[in-house]
Amino acid sequence: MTIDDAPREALRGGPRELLRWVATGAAVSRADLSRLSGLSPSTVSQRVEALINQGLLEETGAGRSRGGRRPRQLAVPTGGAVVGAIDLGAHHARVGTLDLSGRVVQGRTLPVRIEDGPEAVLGALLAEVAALAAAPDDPAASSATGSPTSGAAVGALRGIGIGIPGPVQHATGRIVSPSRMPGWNGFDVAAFCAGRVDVPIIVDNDANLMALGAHRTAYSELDHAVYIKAGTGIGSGVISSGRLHRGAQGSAGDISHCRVVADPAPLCSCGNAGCLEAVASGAALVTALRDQGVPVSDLTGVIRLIDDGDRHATALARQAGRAIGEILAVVVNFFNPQVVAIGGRLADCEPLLASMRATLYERCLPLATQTLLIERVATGQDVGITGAAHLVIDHVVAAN
Amino acid sequence: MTIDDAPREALRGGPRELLRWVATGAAVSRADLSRLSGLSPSTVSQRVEALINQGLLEETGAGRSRGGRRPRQLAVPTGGAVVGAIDLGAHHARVGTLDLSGRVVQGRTLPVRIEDGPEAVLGALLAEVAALAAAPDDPAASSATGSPTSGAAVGALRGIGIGIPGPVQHATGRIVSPSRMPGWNGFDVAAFCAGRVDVPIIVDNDANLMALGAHRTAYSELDHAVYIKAGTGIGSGVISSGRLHRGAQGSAGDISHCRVVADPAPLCSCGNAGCLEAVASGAALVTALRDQGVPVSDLTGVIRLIDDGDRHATALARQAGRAIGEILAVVVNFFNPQVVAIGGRLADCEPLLASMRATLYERCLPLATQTLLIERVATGQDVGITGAAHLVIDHVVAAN
DNA sequence: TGACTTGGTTCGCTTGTCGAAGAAAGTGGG
DNA sequence: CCCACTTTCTTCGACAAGCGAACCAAGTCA
Repeated sequence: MTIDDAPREALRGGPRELLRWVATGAAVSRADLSRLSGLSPSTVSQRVEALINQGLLEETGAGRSRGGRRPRQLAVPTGGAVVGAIDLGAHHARVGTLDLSGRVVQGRTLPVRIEDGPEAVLGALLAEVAALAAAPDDPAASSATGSPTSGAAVGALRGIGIGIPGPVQHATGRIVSPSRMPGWNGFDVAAFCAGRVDVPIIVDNDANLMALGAHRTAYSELDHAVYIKAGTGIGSGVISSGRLHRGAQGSAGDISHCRVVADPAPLCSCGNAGCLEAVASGAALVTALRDQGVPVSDLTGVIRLIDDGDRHATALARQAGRAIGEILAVVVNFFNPQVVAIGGRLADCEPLLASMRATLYERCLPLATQTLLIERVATGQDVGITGAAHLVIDHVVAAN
Repeated sequence: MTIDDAPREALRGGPRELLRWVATGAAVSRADLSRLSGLSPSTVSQRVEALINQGLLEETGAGRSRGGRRPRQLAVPTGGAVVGAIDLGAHHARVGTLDLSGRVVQGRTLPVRIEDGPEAVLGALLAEVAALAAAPDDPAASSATGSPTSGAAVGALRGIGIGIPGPVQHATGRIVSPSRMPGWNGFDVAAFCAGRVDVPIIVDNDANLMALGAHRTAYSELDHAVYIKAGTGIGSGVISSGRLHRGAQGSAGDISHCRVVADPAPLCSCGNAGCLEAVASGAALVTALRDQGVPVSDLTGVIRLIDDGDRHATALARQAGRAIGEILAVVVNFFNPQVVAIGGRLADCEPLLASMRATLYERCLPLATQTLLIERVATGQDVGITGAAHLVIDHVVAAN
């Protein structure tokens, strides 16, 4: 089953919002929800009852009194329904199951070889999701981060969200001219997956999903946000008025082939020279270091060199930061977001981040940077699957 | 009176939308409105009745039958209520009155000297708006363009919208560090006007208003649009999901100080070098030509030279077009709009437009430009006041 | 023990929308 | 001329969402 309509706007006090408030601990009782949502107590009661009947919420006894009747505490059932999520990267994939409030239940990182082609890669990952959903007590499924309830029973799988490191037509679930995914061009991910599992499948660009994940977990009160994923490739996701902005063709946020000044301008895999991706991506750093005779095999090696203070690697990281900052300056001036959130493996690289920040402050309107947050995303490796899950939940949990 | 809340989203089939359909001729009867809006006939009847009672709509007899009962034709009353609009430019201001459907009733272009300061300039323009609203039959008020009903009686003034060629905090109506408006920094336009006339005042950046005007008149069915104003200065306005995107500080769209490659990089009025405005704005073209020893006094002279095929002027125009295209390429990749609409006096400059288009097609993702419209705005000099009026109408006409 | 506070439900009202039915006002064929 | 059919528009009842008022429940605190 494929879903082709755009997700509805999260309505004020809609079931998803109530669920999220309970899940995040912002609300523990109906009264809390009423205060938070602005809805009348009667309406909240009604909705909570519906959610309980759907099994999406449960009562867990009475809480502490605050001078009156004790609240009947609400919680998202552990062991309830889950959604699956896959965040595909160039060399690794993060797969997991999340409960309907968007909390990670189980998470696992798997090595992938993207060049094996879509059938092999997606087939294995789908199987892994199915295994996670079916094997509630697998202790190996628990990862170091974000597995608060990994030992609990796992309920029915309600849908799977998939993030792809390349351009995706979200509406159809098809991949369009990806630059570093040989054999994937034109592949219909949604259709392929729909033929293997009988739950709704949602496919989107990985940076979009990460933007959504970061927004929902860290910046939900902000209207406009830009998320930068700096890893093997460079991508970005855009939140406008609290909603994911995909643009006309679904390619919004794809800044990887914007031209930046670089001397000499390195050739990009797209055939042009001087693309941001060819200057500032993890893959570009590896290539550049090798060209200088430094023996590195992958991005991990580059990051280690930078951490060790290697001057060639650090200089390259600074150059990359400036290049990203240059493009981002235009984006910030144009879009005027409240926050620029940075994730991906290069986000932990201090010289890069510092150069990027400096360039941004230097090249943006003072008005635009005056209250702008420029932050590393805290959620770490689960941002992507969190966003994917939220997208699925938005489709699966009734809008009203 | 000042308005500080953001305009509500135009609801499906809301009164404003119905009004607009009637005004544009898209609908002439209740049945048309029902078909267009998707609302049931009963609901449409109800709303139309309310609009008629408010004096915003009137019945104008029966239309032609199409094989059944003849429709009762609807129209926006001529001589009904109007809103005032001021589109302030560097050397001229366009002022006018528009009916509640957004059609220009009266329009007039006045010379202004921005350096006379806000009190003098705005005082004179407000007086002009008041005069237009009070003097229904002034034949001189009729302009060459867009004055379909200039001879009709003018009704009550319901509000005034003002576009400012610099950064404006829309919420407060205050001007923030404008680059070419000496004496205007920090001026509270809304408060000043509220003290002079007793109608709602709405203030916004001129490019924002032009974007809104262009979107409502030409691209209302498109979700995402970018409007470029290329005149004495360079500005842009952003439409995201059909609504004006102002960003966190209200400075969204301000691309004038993005850096572009230029050799030598000219100094900008902001103190930096190589700003888009210092390379590609009308003011920059005048300066550059003078530096080459060509005697031009203003932008009109430059445009005449370009039209006459002067090679220095044409070369500069091409360079300006490339510079704009460079920045716009990042914007298009990032935002992925359906249309890039170009207005302002330089929009009629073919070499500039051609270079801009070429750069855009060269530097953007194929996916992003594949169906992208890159067009001159047809509405001409009334785009700005049209947008201003729409903003006012959105506040004045009840949301539901 | 009783006044007060907080939490939550029940019930009736308002509002907005829709669908069905039907009235109004035409066209056009026999 | 009559009657079937179309189009336009209104009326009326049904229905759903949400709210406020009243009320019940269950505490705290003096």
